[in-house]
Amino acid sequence: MVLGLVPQLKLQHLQIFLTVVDEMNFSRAAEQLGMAQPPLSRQIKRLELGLDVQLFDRSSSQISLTEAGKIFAERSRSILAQVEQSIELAQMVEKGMAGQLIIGVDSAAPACVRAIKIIEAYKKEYPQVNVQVQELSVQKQLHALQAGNIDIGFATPQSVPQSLNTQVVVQEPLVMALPTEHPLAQHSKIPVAAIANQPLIMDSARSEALATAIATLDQSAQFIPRVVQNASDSRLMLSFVTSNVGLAIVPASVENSALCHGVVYRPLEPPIKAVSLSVIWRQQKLESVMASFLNRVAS
Amino acid sequence: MVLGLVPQLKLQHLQIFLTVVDEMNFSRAAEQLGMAQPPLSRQIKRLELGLDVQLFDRSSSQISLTEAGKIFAERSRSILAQVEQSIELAQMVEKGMAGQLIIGVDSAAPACVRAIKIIEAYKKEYPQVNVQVQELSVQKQLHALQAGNIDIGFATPQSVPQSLNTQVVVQEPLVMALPTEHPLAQHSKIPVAAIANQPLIMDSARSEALATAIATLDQSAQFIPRVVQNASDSRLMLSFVTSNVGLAIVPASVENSALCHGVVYRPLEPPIKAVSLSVIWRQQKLESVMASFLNRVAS
DNA sequence: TAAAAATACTCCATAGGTATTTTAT
DNA sequence: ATAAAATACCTATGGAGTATTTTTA
Repeated sequence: MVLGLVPQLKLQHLQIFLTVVDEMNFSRAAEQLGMAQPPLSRQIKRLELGLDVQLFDRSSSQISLTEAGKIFAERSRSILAQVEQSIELAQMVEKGMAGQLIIGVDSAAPACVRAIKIIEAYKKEYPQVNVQVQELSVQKQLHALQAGNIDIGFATPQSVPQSLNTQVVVQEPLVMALPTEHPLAQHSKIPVAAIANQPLIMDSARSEALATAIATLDQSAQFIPRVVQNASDSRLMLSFVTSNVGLAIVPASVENSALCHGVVYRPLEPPIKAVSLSVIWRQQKLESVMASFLNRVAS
Repeated sequence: MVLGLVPQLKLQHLQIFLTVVDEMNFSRAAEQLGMAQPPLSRQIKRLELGLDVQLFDRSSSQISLTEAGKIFAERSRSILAQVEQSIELAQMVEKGMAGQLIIGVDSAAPACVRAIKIIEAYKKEYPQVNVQVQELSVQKQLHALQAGNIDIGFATPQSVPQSLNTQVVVQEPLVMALPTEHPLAQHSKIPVAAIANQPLIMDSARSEALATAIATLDQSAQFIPRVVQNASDSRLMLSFVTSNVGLAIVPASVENSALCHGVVYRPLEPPIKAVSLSVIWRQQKLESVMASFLNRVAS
């Protein structure tokens, strides 16, 4: 058994063999493969030598497959198909068209519906990627990302560790939600100066953004929001507003997603933008699926 | 995508690739494979070029697999294993150590237990052969053989068609089974001449064999057995004997397999041998499993 | 005799080896 | 500075082609 010859076998040998099996004629098979008959004969012989198996019965004028040849033809077809599949798969993985992607989404993030839309669009474009979505709070996302348990996170982080990278996905102006009968509701726009003494309802991420934004606008102002109620769920915040607990500062999109009777929305003057959704990922090597995903996020 | 390079890939390329994956070091892999490092590097590059896939990340001093490389390594291992399996299987089929064998056995044949023993011994020696046994009468076996529905038959045929081949497996002397109190039971051996006028119980295959055997012994004798009861099942025949219907002529092995009270066995004088089991197969090309089986039958 | 596979011989592509350069720690 | 991969160059094996012979129906 000259097993040393096996590694020398080319996939081409299997292809040639299968063509001969299909044609049952060396000359026609050679023609089909665009080669001359003698080299084909030699390759078949070489294959038989390498396997140490007689594949064809040449004793009659009409060649025929031996029993061993029959089963080897079957297996060869399967092997060639698998090789082709494997190459295609590897190519797809390289192009970020196949693989696995575990994504964390913070449902408390104001624009988290946007994240879902992005993910759905991605799944449609890259059906070969196994996308898994998990509901995770911002803090859990940051941990999971560093631990390698998720690949991508969607949230509104106040700050991210050095090892992580982040990019703003949705940024929108903040608006004030206030009771219809509130005096400030008279104005079509609320001057930021008017906020100072008002009891506010907002979440910590936005209150910080608001403070820095106002500080940037007017260096002289020493603005500290007077937050009477901390909340991140927008429906809850609006409940506080209708109960006259205070005024809520929310991203503009809340106006569309959470209508509430007895509450009106007024833009701030000047407008203050705040991040309402970011995408977060590991700083290190970008796997191709992640690259393709982040590419989609950017568009 | 230069797909034209794919068929040029040798199994060796996969082997080299996997060795590098195991070692994660080109030089060590080369040493392990008994080749120099530069050709190994070139083969890996050639593989990457052929697949149009980057398999290794060489940017750092410590090479690493790309995502595509990881899955291609997985698939390559499976492919190589399958190639080896397929070659082994083909070799076994060629040597008659693997394949399928459908065998018909006539349970009415006197020595059919011998057939079962042969089959069991064969199955033990060639466990990779899928042996299927069917109960079939002689006539059905002859048809099934010609139709290609079975590969081998075990029976006691009176004659076989030209297209079939047959070989005697068991041949044994015929003995007479007669009631203890029968006058002939006095003799330790029964002279064939004494048979002529006796009422006989036997099956057609043996009655013909008996007639020709006696004719061969003595050309002058015009012996026609006086068969009063035709039967092939030995227990049934012995029942007829105890009921004094007549005397049974049976193969000697019946004496061991079917003991019956009130019946004695006496050898014929001179002894007459008759075939009690033959193996039958198609005349044409001997498949290797059949060859290996028939080889066992002969021993 | 005709069709098909095997053999003989030539040429070139490609794999392997050695020596050397480049690169990254 | 060192270890490891890439490059350059040479040699030789092996694959492809053409011409020819052998074999079987």
